[in-house]
Amino acid sequence: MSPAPREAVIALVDCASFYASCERVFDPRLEDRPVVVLSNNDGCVVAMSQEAKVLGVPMGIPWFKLEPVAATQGIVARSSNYELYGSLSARVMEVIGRHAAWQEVYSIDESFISLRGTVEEVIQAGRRIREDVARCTGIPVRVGIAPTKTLAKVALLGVKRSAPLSRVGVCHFGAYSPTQRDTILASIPVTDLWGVAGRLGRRLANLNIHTAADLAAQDPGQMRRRFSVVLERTVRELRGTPCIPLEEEPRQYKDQLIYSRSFSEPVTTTPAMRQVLSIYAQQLASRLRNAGQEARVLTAWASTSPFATDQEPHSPQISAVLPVPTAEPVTIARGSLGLAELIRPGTRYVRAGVVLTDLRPAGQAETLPGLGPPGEGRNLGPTLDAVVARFGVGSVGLGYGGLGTPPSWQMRRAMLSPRATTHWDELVTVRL
DNA sequence: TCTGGGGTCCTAGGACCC
DNA sequence: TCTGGGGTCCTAGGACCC
Repeated sequence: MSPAPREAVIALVDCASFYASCERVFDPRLEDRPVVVLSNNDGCVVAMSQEAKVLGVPMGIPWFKLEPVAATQGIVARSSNYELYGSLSARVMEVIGRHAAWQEVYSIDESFISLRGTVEEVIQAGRRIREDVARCTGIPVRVGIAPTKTLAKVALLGVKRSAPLSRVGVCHFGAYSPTQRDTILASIPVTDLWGVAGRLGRRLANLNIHTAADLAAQDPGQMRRRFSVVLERTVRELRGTPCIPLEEEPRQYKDQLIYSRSFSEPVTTTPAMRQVLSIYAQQLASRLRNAGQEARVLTAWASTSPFATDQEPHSPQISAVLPVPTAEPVTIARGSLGLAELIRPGTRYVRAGVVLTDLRPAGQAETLPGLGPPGEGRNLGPTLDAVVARFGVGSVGLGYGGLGTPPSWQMRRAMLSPRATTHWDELVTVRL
């Protein structure tokens, strides 16, 4: 008998109920309890623990609807604490990376790695990763393994949906016979696949393609002609041919940068909108500078609530090409402020955003003397950032953003946990 | 009263070039 | 009446991801 092949495979490691798990790391009282994590402004549920899923809490339900029943069901809510989640994510990813030669950090709670070995060896490697991450960070992870990214996602679905697999926490697609694999694919709705959502799902249903097995049976070229190259790749990946490479190097530069927020209470006046835009623009300029990039095109928008029935929807938007590519906060704020003149005073706006596109690495082009933006060369951005770092957000601001008291529309986060891993004064106290 | 935020990729179509 | 062909670049919008 020939030895079992030691094939290269892709493993997808994902954190179980990541935000809820983060909340538990520093608050063991939340163990075994239904935990939900809310969006900004404590708006709606964006993540929940297994216990909350079992209770049937719908994803996306507004907190004001869930709150009345939460107490009676023992549901604990937390405001989202992205600083904590980001910090724990970095630790989790670092530990996962110790176990593989190649790693792609795909999102805040998912990472692709490549492994090599027999089916048994790779499953053992998956188990070691789980134990290691749990021991080092307190975060539970699961591992789906297959020859392609799309099938690794499918294997992960197995861990999530099958009770025996979820106890092990690791699923290797290659551990199944061809007949068993077909059965698995036939049990998965197409819209559960990576890259297939509602719109595509409806169009596929019209062609009588309902399950992953149905899709895998299609001719790849025809799927490309009728839909797109994206769906063609999905078909090929379902058949075991890798089409989506592991991206080892994190991308150095982004294509666009967005700062958008809902308000805790509606903004109805031009002066208030000017203040919003000044503050958002300053935040965005700071991010852009930290990324080492400059922007040439700016877009600002505001919008009314899609749920409001008593007023006309209104979503004004402006776009501007900046005189020269810049990360200079005064220029970006000035470019955004034009939007404030487009709002209808009295109309209730619930959110706004500023978007920078056509980004490029900073310092690529020399500007002729006198042609640069007004603040250029005066180090305004770094100075503002330094003051904010030392005295906190809101301690200093540009023009309309420079206010002593926080504006009434500012984000609400009533159930915020401590930022235990990034702020000395928010360290967790342990009593023995 | 109260419903998130930040990204990427692909395609079609228009502008423009020779 | 009849008005080329082939190519690139750019942008807006759709669709998807977590």
